[in-house]
Amino acid sequence: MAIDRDSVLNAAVGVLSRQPNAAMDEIARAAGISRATLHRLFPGRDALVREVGALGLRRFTQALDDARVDEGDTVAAVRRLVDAVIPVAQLCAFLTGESKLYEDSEINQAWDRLDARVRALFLRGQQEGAFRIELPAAWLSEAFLDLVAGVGWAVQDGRLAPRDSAHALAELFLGGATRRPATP
Amino acid sequence: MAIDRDSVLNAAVGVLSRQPNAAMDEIARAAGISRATLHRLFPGRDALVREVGALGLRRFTQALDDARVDEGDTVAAVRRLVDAVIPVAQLCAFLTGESKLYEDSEINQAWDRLDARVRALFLRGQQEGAFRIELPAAWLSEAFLDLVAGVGWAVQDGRLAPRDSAHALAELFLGGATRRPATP
DNA sequence: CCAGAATGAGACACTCATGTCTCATGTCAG
DNA sequence: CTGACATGAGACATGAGTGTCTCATTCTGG
Repeated sequence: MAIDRDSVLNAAVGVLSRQPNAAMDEIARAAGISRATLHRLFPGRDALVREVGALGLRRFTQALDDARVDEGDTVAAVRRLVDAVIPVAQLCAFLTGESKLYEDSEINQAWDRLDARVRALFLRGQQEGAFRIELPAAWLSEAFLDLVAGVGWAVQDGRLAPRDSAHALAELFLGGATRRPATP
Repeated sequence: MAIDRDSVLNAAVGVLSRQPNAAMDEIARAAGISRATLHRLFPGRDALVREVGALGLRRFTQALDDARVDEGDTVAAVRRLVDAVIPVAQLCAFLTGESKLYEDSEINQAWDRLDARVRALFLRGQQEGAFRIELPAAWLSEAFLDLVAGVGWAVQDGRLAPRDSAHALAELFLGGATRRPATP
């Protein structure tokens, strides 16, 4: 029986995104392994949580890279970002739900860097005149991240179909964040 | 020294909205009282958490009533709801952050009723042609609640000015949720 | 000022989660 | 089939958090 570390991590994400303080017992059960085996895979609960956190940050950062958010039209960049970030929405839900994670200064700094990039994207949108300048970029960043997390939860609970999620997120967010054409 | 139960509850909300599994020690410290006194006020941690949860649900439900969400134009109703719900944004953050709360069937049912009312509002908006029908009402409800929570966190962290919060929430959400005028 | 009530501090018993370890069982490759 | 390795089950020690309680101190109203 070869335990697939990745699917154990995935199961952990599924539990932790809903319950950040879930016990190792619960996580092991969700992964279909024993607690002893879980401890063999990760040197402790702290290490598991940190690893899930780091994975989320890495994946989200990768999504920003893949979406080439610094290139071209901002609205198109956000659409690309949404497409890139949807597969890691659940990880994002964990990142926004577990405040204890940020007691680790490395993780805290990585989060700040990520948030700064997201904020810079919206600031660029505002400077280009595509985004609404009266909405603070910090709010746009907060809102975007919370909506990504919301997608993670809604899809997990079956309240939102996976194939609808990118469109739902992009349209709701961009519809609100971008300037409307001036009414004649 | 008269302990003001309401401000103890408020302090608890402030801590629990960020860390749903915060210890009684932390909550007591944040409230400026001893743990013993906290236990004298609430018959246990469970009872405190349930009371905060019930308070949040009651307040949110009151906001729906105050905003008269079933009356008149849907967009105006959502604006009224935003104004009514902003003062309880932090409570909402707790409601969306603590999944263990819903193991209590009474609280779970109250949440479902609240969610159903929010969803019905958006469905009405869709039926009236004001809201976008391609965005599932369940998603709109999820997004709205998550954005309210996001306001709670952002204001608490000083990333969003309280006076900007209602406008920020209403414009972002409604901008995305409502139909744009057809382009000629 | 004084008595009663309220509060804080600290101790203690208990529960639960964690980490660690042992041993029996299961799995897999040669 | 067999040996090596992996895994599960269970036991145990430990620490953190909870609930409960006592006692000293503080507060408050008459």
